[in-house]
Amino acid sequence: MGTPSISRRLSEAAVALFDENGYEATTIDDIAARAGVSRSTFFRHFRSKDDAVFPDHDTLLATVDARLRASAADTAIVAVTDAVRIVLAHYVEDAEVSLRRYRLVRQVPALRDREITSVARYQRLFREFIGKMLDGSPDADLRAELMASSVVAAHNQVLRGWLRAGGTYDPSDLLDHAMRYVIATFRQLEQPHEPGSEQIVVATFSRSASPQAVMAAVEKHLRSR
Amino acid sequence: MGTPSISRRLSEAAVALFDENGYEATTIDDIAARAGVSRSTFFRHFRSKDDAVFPDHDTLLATVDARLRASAADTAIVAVTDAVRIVLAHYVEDAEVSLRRYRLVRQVPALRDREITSVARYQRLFREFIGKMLDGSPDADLRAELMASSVVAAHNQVLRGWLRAGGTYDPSDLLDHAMRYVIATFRQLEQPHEPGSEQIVVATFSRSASPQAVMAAVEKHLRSR
DNA sequence: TTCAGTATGAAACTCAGTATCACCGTCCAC
DNA sequence: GTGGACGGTGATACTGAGTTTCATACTGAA
Repeated sequence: MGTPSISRRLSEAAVALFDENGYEATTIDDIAARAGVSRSTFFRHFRSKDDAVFPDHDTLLATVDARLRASAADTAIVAVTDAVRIVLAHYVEDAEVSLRRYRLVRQVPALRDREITSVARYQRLFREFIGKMLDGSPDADLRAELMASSVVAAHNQVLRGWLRAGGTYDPSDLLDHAMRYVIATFRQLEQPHEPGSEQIVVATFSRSASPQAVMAAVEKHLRSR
Repeated sequence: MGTPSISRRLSEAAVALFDENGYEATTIDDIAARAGVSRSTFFRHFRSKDDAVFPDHDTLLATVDARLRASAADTAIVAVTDAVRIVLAHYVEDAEVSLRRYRLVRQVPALRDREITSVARYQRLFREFIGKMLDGSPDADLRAELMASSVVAAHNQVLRGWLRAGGTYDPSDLLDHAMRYVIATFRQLEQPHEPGSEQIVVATFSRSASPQAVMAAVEKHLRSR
């Protein structure tokens, strides 16, 4: 039907009023009135005032969780970097709503805090997932924590850049780049196929370094080990 | 004097009542009554109910900020990994209070959310500090975000382990280990002396790899670039 | 003493969030 | 049909956090 659900009507009314009059200045009575329902009904659809701004957060987290469980990736970090794409895609899908929400969240401390705790839920999900896959290997907890926080941080960096730019481009390439970055960073910290071995970085070079310099550095390393 | 400050009395009264009767079940009137002051006075010393559980958070953040500004480290990641020791040290200093608070925070969702947003403040501080030092280099924002989140994550992992174990050991060695881990991970991502160049990882190897295998991989890379 | 500044208490208010009850529609069983 | 179970809604009252305002007491300085 053309009639949107009550949850949607309430959420839209809330965001509209927050935009017009500010977050603190609008009461739940105002929201309910604009949506054409009673205050009771608001609290049947949302646990709290700020819930109305993030109506689909729980389902999104569940979707990411499901994707993670269904993943066939052979390393934890690849599974997680893959699953996190869902989140960015969800923001890009209805950019209009995302941008409105972003402007709101930036201004209202209560909403900012709420978003931070939401992000922490993802990080926890990732940490537990990676922790299970790394279980038994040395420093498993530490590495799981680092990988999870890095994936979340990289995602947020890309998302924030896209939001700040007004959602004017497709950020998926940037996310790919960031996730490759993360995977490269942590490749040495995850060894799924040879659990007993330790991988190390031999050397780093600038792109403009001559092949001779690279070979010399590598030879030096090989002699010294 | 032997008389503790009102803030301290209020904070202790709050934590004690939260322990005895639960967080939601104790009102601010209860806290004020036990501290021997009025409700008004409570709100003059704390912005909110949960503020009483984290009375020294603002000063601690300021201390870390000051240490960061005064740092003479030559790379951002070293400066931050050094500054974050202050936080762990602060927890260890009065382990009794830290453990009480930890047990409380674990049980009360409102306090957990509050702590998460507190941690985010450190991460933001670190991110901005690193971002300034990396400014101009490629992927500066992304790397700043990753480094900041990793330092915070590593610190939290060590702290959480210590708290879960009941504060029975000195965690500073573990923090050193974790921070060395982080520094090693990000060494390749920070080049303080050649801000214009881009460093890349040529390849990674296990320690048992033969020198021939390493040289072959490096030659292959050099041919392909 | 007087004045200013500061810490406190008292009281009233707004509003988020909870709990309870009554109402109304639909669907199903008999 | 009648009755009842049930899910969604509205109305009402309540608790308690947080704000605001005013009055009061105490301090030290001129």
